[in-house]
Order: sequence, then structure tokens, then C-alpha cells
Amino acid sequence: MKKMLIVDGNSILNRAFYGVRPLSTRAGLPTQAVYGMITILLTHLTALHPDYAAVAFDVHAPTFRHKAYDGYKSTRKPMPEELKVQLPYAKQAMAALGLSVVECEGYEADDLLGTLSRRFEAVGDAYLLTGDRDALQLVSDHTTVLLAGNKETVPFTPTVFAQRYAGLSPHQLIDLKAIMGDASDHIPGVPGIGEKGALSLLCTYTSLDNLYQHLDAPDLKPALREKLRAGESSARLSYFLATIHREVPLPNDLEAFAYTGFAMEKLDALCRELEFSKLYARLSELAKTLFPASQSDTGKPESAQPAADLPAADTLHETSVPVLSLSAAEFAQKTALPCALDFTEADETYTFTAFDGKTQYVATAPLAAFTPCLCDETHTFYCHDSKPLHRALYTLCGKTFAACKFDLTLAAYLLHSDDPDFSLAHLQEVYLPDFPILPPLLAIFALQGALEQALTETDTLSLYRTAELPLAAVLAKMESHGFAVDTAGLKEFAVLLANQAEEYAQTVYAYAGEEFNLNSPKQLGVMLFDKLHLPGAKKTKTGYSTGAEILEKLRLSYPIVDAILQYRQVTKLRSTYALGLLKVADPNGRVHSTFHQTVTATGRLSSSDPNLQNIPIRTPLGRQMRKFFIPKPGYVLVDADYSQIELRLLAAISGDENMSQAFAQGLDIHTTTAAQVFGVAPEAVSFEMRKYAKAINFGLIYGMSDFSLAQDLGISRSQAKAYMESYFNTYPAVRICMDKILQQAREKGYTETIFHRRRYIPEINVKNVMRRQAAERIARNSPLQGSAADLMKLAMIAVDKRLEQAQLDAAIVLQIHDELVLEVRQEQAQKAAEILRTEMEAVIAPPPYLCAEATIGKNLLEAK
DNA sequence: CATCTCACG
DNA sequence: ACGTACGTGAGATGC
Repeated sequence: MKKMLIVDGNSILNRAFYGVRPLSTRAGLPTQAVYGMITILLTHLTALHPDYAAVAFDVHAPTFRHKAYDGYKSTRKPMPEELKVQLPYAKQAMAALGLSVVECEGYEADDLLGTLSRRFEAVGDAYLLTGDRDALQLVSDHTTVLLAGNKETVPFTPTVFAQRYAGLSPHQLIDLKAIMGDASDHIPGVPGIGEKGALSLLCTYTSLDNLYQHLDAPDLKPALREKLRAGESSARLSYFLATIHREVPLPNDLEAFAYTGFAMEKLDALCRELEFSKLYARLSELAKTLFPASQSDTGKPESAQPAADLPAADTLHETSVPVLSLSAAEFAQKTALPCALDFTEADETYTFTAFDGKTQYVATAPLAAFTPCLCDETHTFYCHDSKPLHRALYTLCGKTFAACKFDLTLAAYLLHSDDPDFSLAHLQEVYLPDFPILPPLLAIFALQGALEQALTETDTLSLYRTAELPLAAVLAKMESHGFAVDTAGLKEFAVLLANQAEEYAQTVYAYAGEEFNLNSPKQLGVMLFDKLHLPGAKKTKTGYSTGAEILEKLRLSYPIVDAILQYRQVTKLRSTYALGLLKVADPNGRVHSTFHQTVTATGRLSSSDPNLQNIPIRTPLGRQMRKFFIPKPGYVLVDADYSQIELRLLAAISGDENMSQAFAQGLDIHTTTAAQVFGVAPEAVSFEMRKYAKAINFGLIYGMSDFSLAQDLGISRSQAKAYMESYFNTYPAVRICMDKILQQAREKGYTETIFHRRRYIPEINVKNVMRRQAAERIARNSPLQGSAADLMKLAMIAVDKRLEQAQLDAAIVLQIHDELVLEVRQEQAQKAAEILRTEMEAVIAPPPYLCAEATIGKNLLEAK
């Protein structure tokens, strides 16, 4: 099947302009957009190997849309000057890369994409590269839209489209936009109908035309019918504007678009002019792999020699890797050697590609056909990101992806936890800078060796093998399992909260004397501090600060402030939790959070969609939320949390005998601390004294200053300083330990956990005092927070394993940093609770003296 | 898309 | 003179 790559030049250039850091020639000509655009094209040219390629640009003249409608894009922002000057170079660059540049007066790039793809569908598959979602209306069996986002490009096939736009066909996007409008494109739509209304109408009536033919339908609400009537002409016009025109008069000679590779002389000239010397080296290297036949020109290209110790590096440059298409069973046999593994999924059908250093194997079949090799521990697969595959397999058949022996994202995370980008392309840039851009599979193969080497050099290979790699499988199980919520209860609670919110809002308006948008901090600030002249106003960049910290001080004196805070509480509970959970619950009433393993700088997990690590607990009303987290029928929840794990680690790491003793003897650490700091017997410690000791213990973990301790306790700064001095005299090794941590951070540039997880602290030696102090707090905190995270990860792996060995009907369903929650068959609750507690405590031999407590309940509130 | 606010450990 | 605790994610507003 022939392939054609068709690029929306303006859209991609625009993405590149805003997505790449500013770059310019010595003479001051901005170049980043051209640079970025070339990079983006390289990625897709290597991945796609198109037979035909074209790039379309807008022509700056009134289009047929302007002629039809005066308001069309009339107020759209003009192109910034720095971008405008790069436009001619972008066209040159595209031509030099071998793409045909297409323009047609009176039409936008979109329309050219639509026309070219419509024509090409008769011949083969068209791939439309653009950053504009509008192009999604062109998706079909033979047209894939490669939608370029800020971070990644998502290929929209009909299947992917169906997943993202449940129930809509690509063509219906036009109908949708015709009804709801699009402010950014100045498409008016039907006034008064938004996204929700438009979707529900399309759900019933399928298209705009059909909708207007059935305007008399009895189930249409009268108000809605009126809006539609009034907005009909606007809707019809919007339909016209939103439709991509697919009959642009373009020359019909397909061979004019044949893709023949780079024009090296042109690239050379362009790269010289724009000072892209490094990029040119990459281009000429890449030309050899991509177009081995047409290597005739320009003497000797500079050769980028890959590092000698990389695995099979020379094979990666071989111009043609043999590709074998196989059945799933043959695939399993051929992949006995260690292989890089990559996969795509569409329509429940998986395409796996493996590369063993010599040959590339491809097989397409339902996932189940691949389980024999994926779940075979004797196989060795290297993956870019293994958790999704772990999860898909576990969801399908309850098995784990035992053949997964390496995960690039996890390795790269251990090497540099503060990097937000673990994409294959980025990993290649960082860890294989001298390589040409490789296709994904080859990149995986090459990166595996480079990353394993780096793990060895940084002494983190063991943490990688014992914690991160096996944890991915445990997290996948948790995600797949999900957590049951009481959807009926949540709905009821949401209504209750809505009623309360309305009451509080009315109270606020009554005190204020007028209505305003209570959700807008800006309007609220003006109301409180300008109109009502409340004291204590504090400015932020954009207005007054109306945070809880400020309002809390006014609460007792001003009833309006109390009502505002109450309003905030109930609306937060309603939208973030009650409605938020209902939105993501599956048909069985379970929510499947994603547990991210490569997000935090310290080594902790994070949770999203929904975030299950911030379920309310601190206030009585918020706590009620926990009642709706329930086990399935016949099961119970078992919950266990570590007591004071970070302080226990501090005691162990510092080796402070006094603090260690307290923990070894099972004493209450805050009371014990208070007794020693204030020089009284433990029985004589007052509530106030314990509170102070607790604040210092906590503050210590955060690297507190005397100022913040004073603020927290509402005492003077000198007073706070005195307490801290007395504290450090009680636990002298703690002070020494903290100084040592800082010293190491200054010398080496990073801190380490007990298992050698690193966190780099680049600002530890900067001149700016504020920033340096912030870096120092990070340095003090990270070993503690990170070591606790290490231990919890090991505990999760151990707990998961023991539950399985004991053949209990039990599963981990949630982790909240120092807490684990299981869902367990009721009769086995005691056994599971015992396993949970003992495995958590035994995860490391003392010291530290770990302590965990387990409880059993019918919901998350009871289980704590 | 940035900002503010607020939920958790 | 200044401005401060560590680590996250989500919803709402408004440029």
C-alpha cells in the first residue's frame, strides 16, 4: 500500500515556533520555527517512509470563506514578525527535505489537505500532519490524521477517533461545530447552545440537516426549539465555514508529489545560512540510512560515530534491516533472543514489532495470541513504557507481562527524576546524542544498553531491579482493579452539597448587597477589600489574595467571610470529588486511577484521573466523602499505614541514639521530644508542649527555618529559634546529619536515599539567597521523603507477592504514600491484614524501627 | 494556557 | 530589604 504524507505547513510551523526555545543566527535572524519544523518532519519521514509527500501553506489573500462571511477570522491575531520572517525559509527547508510545496490562492492549508487526501485515498493511505483539530473531520479508513500536540503526536485512525469522541463519526465534527460554534475561528454556531447541548442533539438527530428536518419533534424542549429556529441561518453558515473544502483545483499529477529524499545541496546551503551545523550533520547521516541509493553528492559527510560500547551499534546503521511478517505463534518462536519490543493497538488488535539486533519481526493479532510469549519469563523484551502493556494483559487474562526485562522510562526516571519528558525522542537526544534519529524500535534497542550502563554507573541498578521494574506490574494490577465507589450515594451527596452551596451563596450576596461571581477570586477580592473595606488585604500579581490563610483570620469577625469559606468547602467537595468521581466511574461503578511512576522528583508515586491520593479527611464534612469508597459485595477494605515513617528514617539515617531509642521502645515521638526539649517528665507534657514538639518534628522534615516555624506556631521568630536550638541539643546527631546532607549536595550536586535514589539539586550553589535556601530545603527533605517512597515501593511488591502466595482473594487497590488499601474477601480479612502489616514492617531490617497498623472496614472512612 | 485555590501525605 | 516549609493533581476563571 502506497503512503502519502501531507503536512499543514502553517500549523506545524506555528507549533514549532511556540514549542521550541528561541534560537537565532548570530546576525539575529530568528530560526527556531524552521529548526523545530525540520525536526518534526524528520521524525515522521523516518517513521512513515512515505512514497509521496507534500506540504501545504496558506496564501495570504481573502479565501472563499471570507467572501461568504465578513466576520470570518477577521480579528484573528496576525502572525508575529519573528515568525513571519521564518516562513520563506520554512518553505525552502521543506523543499530541501524533498516535499512538494503546495499553495493555492483563496484556500487555506486545511482545504489543500482535504483535497490531496481525498484524491490519494483511491491510491493508498494518506497521513495528514497538522496541529489543528479541525482536520479530524477528514479521518477515514484511508486517511490518518497525525495530530501534533505540545508533547506528542497522536495518530487519529477511525478507531482512535471513536475512543476520543465517543459516539461521533469524524464527519459529525462539522455538525458539532456548526451547532456549538468555535470562538477561536469566529464560527458563531447556534447562540445559546454549547458543547453539551450540541452533543446531545447530535446523539438523537445525527446531523444538522436531519435536526432541522425534525424541528417539530415532540421530545424537543420548547426553549431549545426556539433557539434552533432563531439560529438556523447562523448554523447553516457555520456548517459551511467549518467544512473543509475537498475540491480545490490543483494539478492532478500524482507523480509530481513522489518522495525522492533529501536534496543535500539545498540542505547544505540552508543549514549554512541558518547556522544549523549540528542539524546538518544529523541530516547527512540520516540521509544514508533513509536513502541509501541516492548517496552521490557532497564529498564525505561528517560521520557521527556512536559510542563504541553501545550494544550492536553498527547494526543500527545498517541501511536495510530485514523485516519478517509472522503469525503470533511464529513471532513467539523467533523472539527467543533479547528483543526490543514496540506495539500499537487498534480495534482490540495488536501489532507487535520486535528487533533482536539483526532482524525485525512483525505480527498482528488479538492480544490473547501473544500471551504465550509476553507472559513467558524466559523471554526477554525491552520496552519503552511497560505499564500500559502490563495493564492490558492483566485486564485481559489476569496474567503479568513476565517477559518484560527492561523499561526505558523507569531507567531514565531513576537517572534524572526531575525530567518531565521521557519520550523516546527525548531519551535519544539525551542518552544517544551522536546517533541519527532512529525509528522507535531501533531506538529502544540502543537505549536499553545505554541506560543500563548509566544505572550501573550511578549505583541505581539494584533499586531499578528490586523496586521500579517489578512495581510497574503491581501498579498495573491496581489500576486494572480499580476502586469501587457508591455512585448512588455520590449523586445524593452532590445534590445535598449543591443545595448547601446555594444557601451559602445567598448569604454572601445578602451581606455583600449584590450578586457577583463567587468563584472568581478577582471579583471576590474587589468585593471584600475594595467595596466592603475588610482589613488585612494582601496583593498578588493579579489582585487581592483571597486564600484560606487570609480569610481564616477574618472568619470570626465577619460572617460574610465565614459563608465564603463554607461555600468554598462545599463546592470543592461537590465538583472535585462527588461529580469528579461520577465522571470517571466505569459501568460497574469502579474508578481506575492512573498511578504515575515517573512524575515526582522524590520517588513518590502520583495519582490522576482521578487523583485518589487526596481524598478529604481533615474536616468532618470532607471526611464523609470516604463513606463512598467501598468494597464490592462480600468484600471488605483493609487499610494500613506507616506510623511516622519519615521521622523513623531520620532517626536511622542520622543514627541519633536518643531519637532511635524512642522509636525502638515504641514511644510517642512528639511527647518524648516535648519532654526532653522542655525538660519535664513524659507524664507532665502538656497539650501545648506536645503541639510545639510536633511542629518542630514536622518542620524538620521540610527543612524549616525559624521564620516558618514561628509562623506555624504563631510565636516570635526568636522564640522559635530558641526552641529549635533546644531541639538540636536533644537530638545532636540530627543536626550533624542535616549538615552532612547539605555538604554532599553542594559537592556532588545531588542527594541520595538509603537505596541510592538520586535527586539532583542544581540550585544548591547559586548566589541568589532565596533560591539557594529553597534548594537547601529540598536537599534536606528529599532523602527522607525519597527513602520512605523506596520502602513503600518494596513493601507493595512484597505484599502483592505474599497475597498471591497465600492464595488470598485480595488485591491492593490504593497507595497513599505511607498507606496501603486492600480489597479482600470478607472471610480472609484478618489473614490479609496480618500479611499487610507484617510485610510493611519487615520490608527492611531495623533500624529504622518501622511500625504499621492495619484496620478493617466496610468503607474508607471505617477502615481508618 | 496561566493563575488561584484547595484537597492529600 | 526581602520572603519562606517538602511533594503532588484538579476545577474554575479569565487573558
